[in-house]
Amino acid sequence: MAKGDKNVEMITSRDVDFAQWYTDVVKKAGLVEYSSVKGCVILLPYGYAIWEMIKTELDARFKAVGNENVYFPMFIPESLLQREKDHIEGFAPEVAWVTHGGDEELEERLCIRPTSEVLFCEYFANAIQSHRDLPKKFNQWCSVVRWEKSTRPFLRTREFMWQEGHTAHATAEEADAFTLMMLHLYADFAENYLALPVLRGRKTEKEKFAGAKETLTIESMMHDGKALQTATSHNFGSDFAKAFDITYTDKENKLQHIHQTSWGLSTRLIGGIIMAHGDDNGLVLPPKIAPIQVVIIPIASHKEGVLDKAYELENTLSRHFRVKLDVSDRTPGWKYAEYEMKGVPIRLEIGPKDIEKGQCVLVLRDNGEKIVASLDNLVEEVQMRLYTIHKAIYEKARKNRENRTNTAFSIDELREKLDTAAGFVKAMWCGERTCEDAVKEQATATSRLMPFVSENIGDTCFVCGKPSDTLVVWGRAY
RNA sequence: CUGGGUGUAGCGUAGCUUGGUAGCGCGCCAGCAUGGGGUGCUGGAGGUCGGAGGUUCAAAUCCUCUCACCCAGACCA
Repeated sequence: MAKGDKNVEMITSRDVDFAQWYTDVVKKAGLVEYSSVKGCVILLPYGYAIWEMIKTELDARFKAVGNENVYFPMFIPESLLQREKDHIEGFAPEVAWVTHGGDEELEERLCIRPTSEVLFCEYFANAIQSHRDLPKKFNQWCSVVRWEKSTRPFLRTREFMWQEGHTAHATAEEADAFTLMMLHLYADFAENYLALPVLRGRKTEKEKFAGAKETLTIESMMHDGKALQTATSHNFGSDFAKAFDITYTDKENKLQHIHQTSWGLSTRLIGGIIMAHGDDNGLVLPPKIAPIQVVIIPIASHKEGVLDKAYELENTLSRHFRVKLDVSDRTPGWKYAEYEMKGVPIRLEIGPKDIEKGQCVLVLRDNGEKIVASLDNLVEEVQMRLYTIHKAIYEKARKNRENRTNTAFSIDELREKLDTAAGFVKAMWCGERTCEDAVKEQATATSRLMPFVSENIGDTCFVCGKPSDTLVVWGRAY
């Protein structure tokens, strides 16, 4: 490699220090900038563009299953937040409070929403009277605040952007089905759009959302073997409905509590994309969400005909892909490194020699492969390459997960597996909280999920030895 | 919140022990050449050393206080 001997700022290798690598990539790819507000970052154009790509696709998918967008206030009165006991206990420690408006002290302090369940509940209590008012399927795109002690861009910031869906249903069956459907919607999005393989399953009692009857989750594995919760879908049953007195009159004229769900996905997912697909040259973006899918680099652009050809290619390709033509006076080498850092899936080089031969050079971001492509069927070629890149990076991430997934039959074994190989460890669990706590204490691991698709690896709890038929995937998480 | 560390130009840093008024690399600006993996040469601009106070003829350097950030824990999407 020619690079390295120059005075070039390089990113830290993933294998040397994964955390540092992550920070380097996030900054050098131009995704975020730190601000003077502790724990909060500035989302720069390129980082925000990725979020917009995610948002646009998800929003369409939400609407396709009947959800409608709304916007609720960012402040929640303290008394309202306290209506559901488990909920407030779960969130109280990390809530930010507003105590003054101007120079006036507020009679009741307001929290800045850490999540909006209680506001939606209050609204539902008023708006829902009859079975004819159901279901209600709301979603909002907003930011929320959780006062974390330590922060990292995308993975944990005090303010972060997300979407939160809140739905109200007449029956438990309908709410159950909707919770599951939204989880599968997220999973499909992650796998087919972000090339991020996920495990689907349920959270344990200990790990579920504060106030939920059941939390469904998709979990993915990062390059370093750590787990990242990618999205969650909660089933509230009627617990919030009871606390907020949300009732409707059914067809038999009987008063019933509604059944609710909520589901969310945040900008944290961008951190997941970075850590799952990125390499030592920077980001590797899944083609479907890459703000730039093809970057065109003219070579020797002062030479006769080069720029004309480059503009012509930009024109043609723009009809089908998101394309950027870089005509700046940076050298080609600089541009190569720059767009690799930014994770652009395909680089197209066009120079005098190519034009003579009626061809161009395509370079694939995921494996560095160089392809000499004819200009005659370029659109088809690019289309095909984008598709294969998606498949390749999905497969790579899936293999990493397979290679780092083990089974364990004792806490010691689980700890050893995590210490050496990192990753996921499957083990049977009796369902007791004390056993789960023991794992956390002795192996610093948490239960990630109880997969929908179980496997028969034993019939006794790996901690206490009691009979068990529950398989749990354990890991260390971001 | 507990333990450790660091603050000097946009970024990375030297200088601090033995006080004398700041040096280098990257980046930035201009020009010329170059252009298929961070291109070369020439010429420029940019800091008063996190903040406050103190000692001194004199403080980036010594003393006191303070703020911020980073790393490892605990807490978390």
